[in-house]
Formats: sequence, C-alpha cells, structure tokens
Amino acid sequence: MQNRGRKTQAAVLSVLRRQRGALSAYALLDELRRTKPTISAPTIYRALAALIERGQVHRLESLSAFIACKDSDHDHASILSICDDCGAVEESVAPDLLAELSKVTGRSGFEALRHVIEVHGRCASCHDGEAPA
Amino acid sequence: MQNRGRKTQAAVLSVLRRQRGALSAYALLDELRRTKPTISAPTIYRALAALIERGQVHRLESLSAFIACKDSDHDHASILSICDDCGAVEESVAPDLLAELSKVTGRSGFEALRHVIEVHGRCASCHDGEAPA
DNA sequence: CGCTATTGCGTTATACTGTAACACAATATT
DNA sequence: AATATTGTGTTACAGTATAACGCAATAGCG
Repeated sequence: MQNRGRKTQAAVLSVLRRQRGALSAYALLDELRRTKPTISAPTIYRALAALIERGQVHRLESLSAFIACKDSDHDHASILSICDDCGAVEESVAPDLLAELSKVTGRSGFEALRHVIEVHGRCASCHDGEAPA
Repeated sequence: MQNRGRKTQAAVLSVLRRQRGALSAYALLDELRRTKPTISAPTIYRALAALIERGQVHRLESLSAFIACKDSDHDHASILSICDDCGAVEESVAPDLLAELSKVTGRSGFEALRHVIEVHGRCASCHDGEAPA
C-alpha cells in the first residue's frame, strides 16, 4: 500500500503551488473537483495532513487556510507574513528568534514543541503602492 | 444605546475567567445557557468580538478557542503557551521579541500590524510531574 | 408627552470547516 | 488462490462562524 493517495497529495500540492495566496480547504476542493468531480472533503484533509506532516504545506491557523511551503530546506517553524489586502503570504526563517521565543515561554518550565507565528499586515506592494498588487 | 450587551460581555468574561484553560465558543455557549437558556451563537460571538477588541479576551487561533486575558496592562500582542496535555494556557509578554519579529518580517517592506504567536508544548507540571496537573 | 428616527442587540437560518466511521481496493502473506 | 492487512474514498454528521432580519431601547423633535 502506502503510496496510494500520493496522487491526491500531488494534485493538492500542485494546486496550492499555482496559488498566489492561501486557499481554504473547500476552495481547494472546488478547484480539484474540476478535474476529479467525485473528490470530497476528507480526501483533501487527509492529503493536507500528510503534506503538512512532511512540511510541504503550512496551515495558516489564523485563516483556516493552506499554502505550499516555498523553501523546502527548513525543519524549524516558519514565520508567515500575511497581507490582509492582497492575501499574499511570505515565509521567513529565523532560528534565533525561535530560540529566543522558546526561552521566553520556557521561563516557567514550559517545554515548547511547536511554534505558530503568523504576522498580519500589509505587504510592500499594498503598503507603499497603495492599490493591491 | 451603546451599553446594552455589556451585560452579555460581562457574563462571557466571567465564565472565561473561571476557566483554567481555553473554551470553545460553543462550550461557552453551553455554560451560559445554564443561566440564560435562550442565548445563542451570534450573541456570544459578538460579545467575544467586543472583548477581543478591548484586549480583555484572546482568541487562540490554533485551537479556535478563547481565554480571558490575565494581565490587563499590555497593548502589545501576547505570547500564548498552550499545554497540549492539560490545556493550561500561559501568557507571556516580550516587547523585544515582537520588535525583532517585526524586523524580520519587515525585511521585504512588509508592515506588521498584528502578531499571532502561539506555542504548543507541555507545561511544567505535565512535563516533569508526568501526570497532567 | 407622544411620535419618529436611530442604533445595535437577539434570533433564525444557513454557510463554512473539519472528522468519525464504514465500505472497499490494493497489496502482502500463507 | 484464499485470506489478512493497511489505508483510501465516501457518506454522513459534528463543530465553528456569520449574514440578515426584526425588535427593543433610547434620542430628538414637535
């Protein structure tokens, strides 16, 4: 068994990669139904879970939405910047900052296992250009 | 007008304060129905929105749940540590870290407006004690 | 004081997000 | 070939959230 469903995962990833911003699970579903009309929610969610597990997809907690991971070479959590105007999502990596964060939360003996860092705001284009990119 | 509904907000806040961990909106709803059986979802969500606006309640994005803010004297975003064993939520403040975070996301010209920082892991009690607190 | 305008609360109804549980398909094992 | 095993696909449902409408409460005016 064990790589049935990889096809679904590949399809999901491909749709997400084609996207400028994040996609909700059901937007993704609609998109995938165009080529495979019978596909349904749990199929999508399972594919997403597998992709997230492998770090190929991130879930934006504050949007209930998903994006393809852009730089594949990081184990540590990403910092996700979300433009509230145009929906663009940018990924940053800053190990130092994560370490500092763990230090802060660790003051009370808390053991940090997973970091969720999402920054809302406006991207460069929307910020100084004025009109959304 | 303008302070009708404050009663609902006060009730919501009071229930949340009584809680060790976070409460989902519908758990909150069930709780409030015990004294006011007719209360319904949008009422709760509006009260929560107002309380969040004023910084008296935080929404845990990664849990779709809500907690009362413990230290009332901060404008800046909180760092929320969530124990995945016992559900306890701890609030930390670290302005320096937020500044550094804004600096990282700002490299590309991104303007940070709202920080979401949630750290999952295990609290001191669950970590070294073993059994959940 | 009563009438009407205004504002926002409460409710109904519904949309969106996510998952439990079952049936089945595909391979591995005998 | 028959059966065990593992995980996919589907159906059906549970949990989260909000749009939109009607009503209550007050404010302003005659």
